[in-house]
Amino acid sequence: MHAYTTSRIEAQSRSPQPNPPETFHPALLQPLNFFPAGAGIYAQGEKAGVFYQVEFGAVRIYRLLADGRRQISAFHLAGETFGFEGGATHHFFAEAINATGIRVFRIAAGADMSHQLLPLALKGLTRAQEHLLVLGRQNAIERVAAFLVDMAERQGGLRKIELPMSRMDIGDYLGLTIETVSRVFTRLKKKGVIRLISLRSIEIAKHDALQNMSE
Amino acid sequence: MHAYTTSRIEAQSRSPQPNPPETFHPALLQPLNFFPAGAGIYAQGEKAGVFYQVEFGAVRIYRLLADGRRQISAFHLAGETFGFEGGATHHFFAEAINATGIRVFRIAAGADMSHQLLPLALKGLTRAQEHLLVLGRQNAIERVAAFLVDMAERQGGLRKIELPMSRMDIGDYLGLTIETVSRVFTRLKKKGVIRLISLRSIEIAKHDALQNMSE
DNA sequence: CGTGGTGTTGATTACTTTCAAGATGTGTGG
DNA sequence: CCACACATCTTGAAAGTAATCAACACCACG
Repeated sequence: MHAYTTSRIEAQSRSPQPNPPETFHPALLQPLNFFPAGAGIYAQGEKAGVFYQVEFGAVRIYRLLADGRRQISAFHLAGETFGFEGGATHHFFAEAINATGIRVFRIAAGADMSHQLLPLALKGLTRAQEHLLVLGRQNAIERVAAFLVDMAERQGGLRKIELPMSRMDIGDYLGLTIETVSRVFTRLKKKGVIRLISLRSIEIAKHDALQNMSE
Repeated sequence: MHAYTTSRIEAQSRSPQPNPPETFHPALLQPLNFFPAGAGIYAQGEKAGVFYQVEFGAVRIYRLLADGRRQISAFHLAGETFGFEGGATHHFFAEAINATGIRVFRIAAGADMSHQLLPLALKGLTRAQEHLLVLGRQNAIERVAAFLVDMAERQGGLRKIELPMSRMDIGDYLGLTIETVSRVFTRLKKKGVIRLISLRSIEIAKHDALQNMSE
């Protein structure tokens, strides 16, 4: 991973937030932490015990196989919460994809936070199970379509969506290689389903078609 | 699905239970419900609000795509808990794989059960994320190896394991076809890694080899 | 002892990966 | 501000893996 790099997409914090972020008890509020592109937030095996909320930017959560194969289990955009896994140590790596601001919430040892944590756990569970269906039973074009529909929804359902992550990240999220991701983008473009405004900015021309592909 | 059929594997309830089942407040205890092989426990869209514990037998949890492709997100064996998804309605189907006894726990509207439910949600989340890595980044033999290692662990780590489910179920769990599952079993058998005692009963001859394959 | 369902094996096809080269884009330094 | 350099992305050709199609074997049950 390279050192401090100005993110190419710093518009993330300004993008619409369809699902207003959860708010937590002010007493728990911690100062905003800044992570440059590629910076690690926590690593597998590290002590857990806090959870995080993305203020701006984007985060990837992943695991590695012994030979280096990587599976990204989730991306987290502005307003979203992550990092609580239940155990004493983390089972995943979390990294800032680009310049990212993150608020940290401590999980007080004695305090009962089940009420706050249960919805977070359940949202994560639902997301993971949705993702399982995609990885287990959908082909390359369906996977990319599902990904784009999801990203569009999380950015307010607008036609134009920003992809804060690289093709490599998308591939590792969808269980595909970067080449396959690239080829599918090209196919969708040729079909007139999407337009590639720039590498990381996509316009959805035929939302229905995309939606149908992803089902 | 076929009607009432005596399960071929009714030994499930007698198999060792390495992880003793959670116990819940007796006031919540409900009578034991019996489901014959293939019987539905709940369906997508149905009202939720209870959770379930397998007493004996086995359960599959799955979703369907519009064209009938099926992804099994989890199997639940004796002692394990399932069915709590957080929402008002179920997003999955749950079916008994063979003759199965299930205890139902009501989630009282007012009562605060976050303490009980959070560990369940987190266990499900961990399982799902483990599964994501398998589906996203492992090939057929690695997937089957991971599945067998998991089943062995959940049955007490013994050499001999019972597979309560069909090849079709295993395929739909691992994102493979039945033919591929069958071929991988044959390959593992020829390598001397496993022995097929019967269709649904397997002996692990080289546990280390299997473990290594699954990583 | 047949019959239907389940599982195995073989041949072929289809899709994705791998390997390779070239194009595009971004950041740097002149 | 432009030119260069490195990283990222795209495209092409070949190879590999799993899916599909098809036939047969096995098993449980009536």
